[in-house]
Amino acid sequence: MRTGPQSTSIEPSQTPYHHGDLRAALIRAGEEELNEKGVEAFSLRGCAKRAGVSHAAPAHHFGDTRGLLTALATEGFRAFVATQQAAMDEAAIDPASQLAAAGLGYVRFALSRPALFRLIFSSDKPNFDNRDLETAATAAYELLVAQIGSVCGTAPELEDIAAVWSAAHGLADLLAAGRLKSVLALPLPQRDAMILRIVMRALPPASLRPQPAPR
Amino acid sequence: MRTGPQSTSIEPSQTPYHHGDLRAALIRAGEEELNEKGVEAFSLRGCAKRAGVSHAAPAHHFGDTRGLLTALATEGFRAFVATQQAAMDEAAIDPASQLAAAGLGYVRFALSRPALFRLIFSSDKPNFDNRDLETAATAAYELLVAQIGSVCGTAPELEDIAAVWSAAHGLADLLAAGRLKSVLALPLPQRDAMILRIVMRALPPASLRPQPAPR
DNA sequence: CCATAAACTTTACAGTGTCAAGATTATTTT
DNA sequence: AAAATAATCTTGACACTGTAAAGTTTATGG
Repeated sequence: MRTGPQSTSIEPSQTPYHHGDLRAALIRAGEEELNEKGVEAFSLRGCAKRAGVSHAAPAHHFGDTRGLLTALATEGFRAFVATQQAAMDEAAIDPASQLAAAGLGYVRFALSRPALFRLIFSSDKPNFDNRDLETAATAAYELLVAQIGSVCGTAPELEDIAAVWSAAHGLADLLAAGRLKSVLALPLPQRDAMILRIVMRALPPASLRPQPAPR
Repeated sequence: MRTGPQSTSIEPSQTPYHHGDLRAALIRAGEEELNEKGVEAFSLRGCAKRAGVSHAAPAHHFGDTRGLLTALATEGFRAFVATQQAAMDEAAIDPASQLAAAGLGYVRFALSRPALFRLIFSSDKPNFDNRDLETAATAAYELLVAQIGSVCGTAPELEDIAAVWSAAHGLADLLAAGRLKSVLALPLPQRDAMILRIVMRALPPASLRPQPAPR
């Protein structure tokens, strides 16, 4: 235990040799870099510069570029499911509304953080065999499957999963890539309503109409 | 100095100074590079090496890396619509079958040439303001709209376009990225049938059932 | 045949990722 | 408390990349 840095006001030096929390700082810097330059122009040295450390400092925490991007992708997947959860919290509690809201969250994430979205879905730079990344990605997949299950049946068919996932993912990817500009041009409420309806179309025809009472 | 190139059978030299058809050779080399290294590790010098020329030779034909990738993306879009057309030629002539076949071609292209697919849909390295690229991309878009139009009405709703396009694109992107492995594991006929049904789901509910005779 | 243009090479420079070795600070051990 | 050790970060170096400038070889047009 130390008497502490709180003793009066120590300016330890303009740039202390030990950063203190470089790992977290590099992840913040990494997402900045990602947002400004995109996945394809992402530079490890650029991240180091942003964090105010030497160009080789990241190596000790992440190994190499792949390592940092793997960590960023892991954070990306967590933020991805968080965005979906947030959208679900806004929606009605019936299963269909919840599923559609998850799809809306899927799209919102792609639009609000397009570089991160591209990193986790359209890049092979992260190491997807990494344990943390794999569990984060699996969590996202399971959220999707659970929602489809609560609409279609607890063990949803592969075809239903593929259909709903493709609809949401296709919308997200095309919108984030700047295709489908006419959808982006819609006022937000109408755009969101359209996204919800499109996700709904992917459900099997039977579940579109209110379930007939089981007699 | 020798009397002239046409005298008998001259091996003009192992590597003639003028390649003859370097532009085309570089495009071939470029797709090789794309297939083996992926969009993200694509290297201009690597293409030059494949074509057997110096590292600065591509500049004269394509300007810079962006220029070569723009040309490759243009070829990519042309091959993309060709694949869709080929799938449509195999299918029944009714509008719905034609539309679904276009979707199947969409997916087949993504699976058979994933690097090119990623280049044209998930990269910002090509210059999409380039005139040739733009017209090639527009041709692909118009094929899609035309097919939807012949099913839904000659001027299809934005929502129908977005729904069908998203379904096909989502399937293609997820399958090419190695997600949805369980769909890839299906035997080909079943897989294709499933893709067709999923694209169909994206159509507006009214057009799913055989049109009621207009009385 | 000569002048000019086009195609390609060579050389050079800045930027990148990664490795190895050194410097500085924190932590543990005695 | 002092010394040994580990962790963190910097410096320097190397191979590779893209691109620009200048030089060399071949084709073309008058």
